[in-house]
Amino acid sequence: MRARFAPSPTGFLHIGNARTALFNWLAVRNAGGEFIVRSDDTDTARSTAEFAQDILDGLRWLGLDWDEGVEVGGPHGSYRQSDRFDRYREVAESLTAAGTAYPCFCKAEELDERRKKARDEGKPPGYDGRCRTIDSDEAATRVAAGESASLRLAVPRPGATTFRDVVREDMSFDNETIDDFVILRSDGSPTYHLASSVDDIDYGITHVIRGEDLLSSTPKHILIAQGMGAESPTYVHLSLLMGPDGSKLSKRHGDTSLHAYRNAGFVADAVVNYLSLLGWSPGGDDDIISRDDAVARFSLDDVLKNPAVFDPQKLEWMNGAYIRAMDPEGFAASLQPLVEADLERPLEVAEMAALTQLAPLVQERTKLLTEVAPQVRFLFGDLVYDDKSWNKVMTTPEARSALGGAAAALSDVEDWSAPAIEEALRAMLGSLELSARKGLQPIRVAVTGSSVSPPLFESLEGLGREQSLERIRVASERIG
RNA sequence: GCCCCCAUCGUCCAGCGGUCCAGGACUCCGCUCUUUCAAGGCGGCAACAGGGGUUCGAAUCCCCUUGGGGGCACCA
Repeated sequence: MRARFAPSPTGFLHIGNARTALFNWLAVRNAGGEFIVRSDDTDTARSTAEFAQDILDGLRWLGLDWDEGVEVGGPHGSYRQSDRFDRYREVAESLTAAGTAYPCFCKAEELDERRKKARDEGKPPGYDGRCRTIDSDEAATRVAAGESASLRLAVPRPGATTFRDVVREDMSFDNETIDDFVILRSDGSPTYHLASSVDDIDYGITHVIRGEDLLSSTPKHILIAQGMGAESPTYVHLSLLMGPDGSKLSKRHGDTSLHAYRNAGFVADAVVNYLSLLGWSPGGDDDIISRDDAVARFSLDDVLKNPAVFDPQKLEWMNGAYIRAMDPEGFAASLQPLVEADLERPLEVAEMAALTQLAPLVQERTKLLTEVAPQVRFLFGDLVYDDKSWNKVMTTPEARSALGGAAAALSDVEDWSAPAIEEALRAMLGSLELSARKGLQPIRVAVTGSSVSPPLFESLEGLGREQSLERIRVASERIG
């Protein structure tokens, strides 16, 4: 099996395209074949190096490694279509020589006009085929004279183009519904249809796994392959990803670029897992499935036909599950840069130790990596009180005595550790006859600034005795 | 307008003619655990789009309707 992911670098890697890449990768890895990444950059005007880089970065981040293609090379040259225009021209010319394609002298503006008119009249907007009837010798003469012409494929009529799609089964398109499409523009550049079809054949692609939006273009690709006397690959058209409103997932549903999710604090494994569940199911009751399991169980035969709505909430839940499953050291390590970015300074050794100590407790309550920094900020920066928390907790009659009791109790703790701190504070609660809630919440707000924080005793331990007492003192004064 | 695709809880999936008054997950709502918030445990709400067939028997097969989606460029 040889499958390919062939994005056009005319935009950032879209989450939907990432899923297409993933399904290609899963199918190939399951079959033990080769995964190829190609750059379909025939649209030189819209393609940029930045987009190309974003796409490759995204694939690498997801861990979708490729065996051949852009940046890794392989036996087929550059894997960038912009480097292969000569090859496409060669094919286009041979198709023309064989009478399978013909020159079209219509101007773009005329075409636009005619298309608009046809639409208004309720007719099919495709090319009407008028240059097809021009005598081939005459056409050749005009081309030789330098008249500007594109090349169109002469779609056989009457007739039908049929193929068997792995997920859609038998497909048949009446050739009358396929217009004579352009394969080579008048500037000599190839269109997507030509370049993609030629490459799939030249590279020995066995399975074209792509979005359903290309389903109705497939007959065109098959016709080109036929013109080349080659066998077409097997086609697998994946249903599209939908937004919450049921239309194709796009910018209007928010930022759908993969890197947006990465920046938002999602982890790659969770994204891979979640995406794999859109249009496929590993079977069984558990939605959390390891990458290896997914590879082992994946089959194109099990891919669903119906479109799937992308649900960010479930992705978030899954991300939390993956974060909780990380090993604590790895979690702490991935936190460091985020916390440092938040503080806008590097962490000192002692601070890193405090972070590492608290990390496992933060880990349990984190859905997105990016929400960690605010949770642990109290350990490092200047304390900022959350007004709502303060008003809710510090205005109770018990707050003052709880803080006073805590100051005394914590001063006497010999071994500054969470268990010893807990013991001392519980004794304080007992002697003051305060409930845990009434007695501990003021301490939490005093020390972390918020009524919501990581577990209190560990937080105190991480902060250190001196800082803790100082904050309790400041809070007591602030109560007045 | 024409061509094509799709149709099980709000969402993602299981179901591939009887074991389904339909199962799991997310969300939501209770309860529980608890120093807060989470996480966890327990429980709950919630679906076979409609109509015809086929069959002893249909969520499962066929047809129609309806609804949704995609495509119809010298973009990809």
